[in-house]
Amino acid sequence: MLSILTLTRSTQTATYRIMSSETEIQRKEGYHHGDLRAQLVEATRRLVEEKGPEQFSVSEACRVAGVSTAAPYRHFKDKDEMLAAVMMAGMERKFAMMRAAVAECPEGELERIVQLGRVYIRFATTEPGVFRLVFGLAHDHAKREELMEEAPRHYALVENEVALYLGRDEVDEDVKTRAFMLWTFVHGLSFLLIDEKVDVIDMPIDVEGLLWEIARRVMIDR
Amino acid sequence: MLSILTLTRSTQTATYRIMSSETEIQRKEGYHHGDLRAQLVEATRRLVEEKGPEQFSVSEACRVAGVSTAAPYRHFKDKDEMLAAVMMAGMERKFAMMRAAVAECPEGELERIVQLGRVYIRFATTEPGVFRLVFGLAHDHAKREELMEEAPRHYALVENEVALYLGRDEVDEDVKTRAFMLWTFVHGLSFLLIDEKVDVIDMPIDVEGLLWEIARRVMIDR
DNA sequence: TGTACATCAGTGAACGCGCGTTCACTGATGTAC
DNA sequence: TGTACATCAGTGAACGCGCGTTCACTGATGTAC
Repeated sequence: MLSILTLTRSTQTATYRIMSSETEIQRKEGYHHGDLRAQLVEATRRLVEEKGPEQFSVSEACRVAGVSTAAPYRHFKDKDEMLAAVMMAGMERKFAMMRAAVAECPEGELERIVQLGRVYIRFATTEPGVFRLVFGLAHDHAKREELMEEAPRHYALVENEVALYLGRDEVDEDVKTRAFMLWTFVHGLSFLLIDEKVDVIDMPIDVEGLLWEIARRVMIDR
Repeated sequence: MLSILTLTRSTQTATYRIMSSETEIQRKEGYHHGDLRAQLVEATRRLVEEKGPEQFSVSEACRVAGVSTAAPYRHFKDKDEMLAAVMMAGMERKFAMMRAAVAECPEGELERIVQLGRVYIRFATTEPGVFRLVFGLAHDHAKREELMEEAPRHYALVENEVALYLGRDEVDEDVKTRAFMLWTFVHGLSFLLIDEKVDVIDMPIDVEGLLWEIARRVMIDR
């Protein structure tokens, strides 16, 4: 039944079906399909990955979801709200990864800090589009309150691990500085990797080795 | 005489004159004004700073320079070539800064390395638009040969300073790794600063202090 | 020094395009009785 | 259980916009004699 519907679609939308490589987006079959909001978010996420946040367009998301260009405005105020939904979902994904990563190692071990670095790099390299959206230039769509509240939770988790490793019972200036150095490092490494900058220098990048190297150098007492 | 010409311009282009805050762009006065290429490059640079590389448009550069939208195509193949010209000029500016910065300190001192970090951060924060163009995602306009040849020269300068500080007479694996850590750090710090990410965490950033802290931690023999 | 003419570096209008958003509409669904 | 009707969630056409690029053109300049 779905295949029959597909055959009757226009060539253009059919093309997008073929191109979409990941989760199949359930196209709508009548007026009410009940889950359009979720499908538009997924279409947005996918397009942000495929073409980058700057190239994302509402029209294309509609083509992917198989609805008219006016349909999204029943569920979102505007384009920015669609992107914000993708950002929020991405941040929640990352936060869950951080929690799980930390839980894998005993409290107070250096590997816990390395684990948080791994998550950052993994998030950046496995979904660079969403990573750019979240950690790139703050556009208007990034000014939404819910997003501004989420970010500090991630960072607090890092500071907490640093304090734990150093055996401090509070997040003092030293802890803050070290946490910030760690963030700066994984942030820079992430962008160098996804922006194809490492290709410029003639050197294979051992991400795993670098994460340990930096963790040690930042956490050591000079 | 220039003011008379200005008065006869359309309101739209006149607006741009007022908005442009830096170097005055000499507008053309007749068919041949002899320096349009340079003026278009300057207009491109300025717009990249004002609105960001992604928002730059050929049309707007023409408005700023006061020429028709077809004019640039006498001097550039396409839009990308205009951006590439701005990138190249930016890289040359940065390279000159690096050379000068290093020359300020005696050979083998740690401050030489700190100086190179300062230049990176200064380049990023004083001209974030061009910085993004050069160090952001490699678009097609970044694939130009001249640009690909310029980048390694910058990086070689860093590697050279690291080797010099460590007293090595060649750039070995250890030197390469340390240089890369330094790059990663200043790269990350640059983007955190210009992308307004540091606002998220409740912490004043002491860039100067961080540069020294990182230089010490990376250059120290653990 | 004056003139003919080739070349250079602009003009201005037009092109096709895809965009974000709005509009009046309509078919499907849920609810009250 | 059947019907009337309000509400919901879509449609499809249209809007105005700015974009990159091309085109035939034209005015200004440089050169040869």
